[in-house]
Amino acid sequence: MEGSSGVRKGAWSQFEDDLLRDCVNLHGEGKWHLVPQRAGLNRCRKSCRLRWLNYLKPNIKRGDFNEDEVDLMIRLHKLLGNRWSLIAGRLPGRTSNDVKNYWNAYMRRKVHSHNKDNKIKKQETKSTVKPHEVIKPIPRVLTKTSPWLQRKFINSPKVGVSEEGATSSENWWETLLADKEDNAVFNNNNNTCFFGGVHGELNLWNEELTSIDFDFVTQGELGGIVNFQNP
DNA sequence: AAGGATGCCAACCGCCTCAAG
DNA sequence: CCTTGAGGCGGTTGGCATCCT
Repeated sequence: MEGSSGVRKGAWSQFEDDLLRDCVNLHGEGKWHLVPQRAGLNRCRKSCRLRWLNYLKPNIKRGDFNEDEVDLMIRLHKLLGNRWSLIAGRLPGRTSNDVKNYWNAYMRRKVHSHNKDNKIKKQETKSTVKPHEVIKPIPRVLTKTSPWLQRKFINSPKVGVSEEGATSSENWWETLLADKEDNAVFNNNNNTCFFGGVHGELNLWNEELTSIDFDFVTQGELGGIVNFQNP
C-alpha cells in the first residue's frame, strides 16, 4: 500500500515498528523529518511520529479507562473542550488519540442512552435538556500591576503547590472545578472572567489553572499576553 | 448460519503555529 | 517583513471485530 508520493500507508508491520523503535531509542525523539531516512522506513515523518506517540512509546497504558480516569477526563473536557493533547497530558500513559477515541465512543454511548431515556421521558413529561456547556479558556488582559501577576508563583514554573500549600501536584485534580462556579465572576462585555480569592485578591481559576501545566498557560491559552518568564 | 449494523481503534488529512533563513 | 519547513493538533476515515436480527 503506497501513496501517490511513494511512501507506504496503512497499518504498520512488526518489522516497521522494530525499525522505528530502534531508531528513536538510538537518536531520541524529535527531528521526525530525519526518522524515515535514519530508520530505513518508507513512511512519512508524520506517520512515524504518530506511530511512536500513539503506540510504540514506552509507558503507554492500554486497555479500558478506569473510573478515576473517566471522571478526570470529563472534568478536564468541561474545562478545556476538545483539547485532547492537554487532557491526555493529565492522564498518565494515555495518548491524545486514546482520549479522543474514548470520548467519541463515550459521547456516542451517552447520546444513544440519552435518546433512549428521552423516548421514555417524553412519554412521561416534557423535559428541558440543557446542552453540554464547554468552558473554554478565555483570553484576558492583565496589567503589570495586576495583583495576580504579583503573586509568588509567577517565578515558579510548576505551580501545583500554592502559597498556602492547599493544592499539591498529587491531588490537584481532586479540587478541579470544585469551587469555580462559586467564585466565578464573568464579564460578558469584554470576555474576561475573574475569580475572587479568600482575601479578595484575584485568584483567576486558582484551583484549576495553577494546577494545569504552566506551559499550557504560557502557550497563549489565556490570550498569550501574560509572560511568565523572568526578564 | 449469514449478513447487515454498530463499535472501536489505528491511521490519515488538513490546518495552524512557530522558528529559522 | 516574507517564505518555508517542521512539529503538533483536532477532525475524520477505513477496516477489522463483535453484536444483533
